[in-house]
Amino acid sequence: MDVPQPQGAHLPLASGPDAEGSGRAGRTGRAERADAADNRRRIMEAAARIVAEKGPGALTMNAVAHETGMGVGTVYRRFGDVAQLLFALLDEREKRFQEAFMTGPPPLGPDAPPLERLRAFLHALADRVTGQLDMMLAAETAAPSARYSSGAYATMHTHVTVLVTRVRPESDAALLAHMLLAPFMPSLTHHLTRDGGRTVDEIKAATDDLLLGIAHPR
Amino acid sequence: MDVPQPQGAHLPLASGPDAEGSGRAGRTGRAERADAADNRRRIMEAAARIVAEKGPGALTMNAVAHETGMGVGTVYRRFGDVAQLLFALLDEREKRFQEAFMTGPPPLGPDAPPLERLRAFLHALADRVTGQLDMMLAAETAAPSARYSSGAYATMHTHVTVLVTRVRPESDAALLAHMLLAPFMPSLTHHLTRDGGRTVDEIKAATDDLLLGIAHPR
DNA sequence: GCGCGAACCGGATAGCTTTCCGTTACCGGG
DNA sequence: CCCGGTAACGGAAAGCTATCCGGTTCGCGC
Repeated sequence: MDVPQPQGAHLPLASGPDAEGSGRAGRTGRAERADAADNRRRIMEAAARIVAEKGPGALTMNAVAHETGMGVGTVYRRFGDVAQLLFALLDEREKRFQEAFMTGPPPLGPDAPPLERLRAFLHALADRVTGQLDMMLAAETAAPSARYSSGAYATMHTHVTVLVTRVRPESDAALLAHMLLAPFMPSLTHHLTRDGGRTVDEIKAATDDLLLGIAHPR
Repeated sequence: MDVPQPQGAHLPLASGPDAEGSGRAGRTGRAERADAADNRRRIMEAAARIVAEKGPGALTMNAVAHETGMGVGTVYRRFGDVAQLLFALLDEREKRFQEAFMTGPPPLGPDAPPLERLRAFLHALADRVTGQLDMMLAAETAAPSARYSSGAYATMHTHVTVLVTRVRPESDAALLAHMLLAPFMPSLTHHLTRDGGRTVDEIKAATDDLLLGIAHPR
């Protein structure tokens, strides 16, 4: 069956010569072959080019295959579908964001009280989603459920879970974390900002209201 | 251009011989022609049959066309895409739910304090989503953004907005309403219940935690 | 009844997705 | 250096989506 492995270095946050971070087959195989890794890179480049030139809507597996000169099957072998390709592209741009909230300065990073960090994180998330809205929307449109199996989501969820646990140890933090992330789905953000004429600041304000429940002691 | 009009009688909640409720072109046209209305009905019937027999995944425009003996173009003329067809099917099953929270007995219906109603509504929503998960997931997969332009969502959003306004008049109730509905997206519910092994009761409990912020006076 | 324009029907078409499998290219061990 | 097993490549094929447009049908107004 041979499930494709999009590969996005996430939690490790390694920043070496990048020689690593791409190309293992989970725990169950050996390293990705050199030509395969090369194709993966060429595919991502082509995909980024297409997105930059014609927008995320023009990103099709066919177009990528044509752009790289490969066969369609090859593209599908590396990335199972358009959604995975888009998530891989997003993952690359996500690294800076992850560093910010995992190791950066307060209020986003460590050295700040949990509740404040949580608030800062959600505000930053609001900015990030509106900033990358087109690509995120395309990714969600291609496969809504893929969101939850992406490395980026896992990282954010873990982060929020930890913070919620600190603030309200008695709650079901993992579940609450999902619910706090849900309002930032690309489709809703799109609806609010593009159709509904809402601003990011309004969204942040409403987020604060939502946080009151977690914030309040009793 | 002639945008298709899925037609789901929503707010009116009319329950007459059902002779009405299907078939106008918004405010800008005249009634749907008899043969067209007839085709709409036949399409919905065929769609319902396909879903019942082979699951929502098997619902394609092609399949419906074949099942009804119509051309594909006709199906597309009535319902712009699979998502609209699915939403139309869902709308039919939604009526009972709408009656429950709009005119039914407490705690869901009127005659209950707003906060209690809000809580009851979200709990009922959790049940409803898990109950119809397959179809809702299919609809979301077909077009994630369609959710927000569906009549069912509009109704729910209005309802929640009203309740939130009663509880916290100074807040941006409309925005908060969106955020309170977001955790019940089919894709998240699917992730939680099917992949995450969560139960509806756990989800309800977490919902209560989320509501604390709205609930609390200060 | 009747005529006419709008609305509708249906199938052909183009492009995309995803699978499948024969062929080809890598690469670790001998 | 060569060899064999394995992974990867590539393109054909099947099915779906969505659009388009010539021919047909409805139903309003007379």
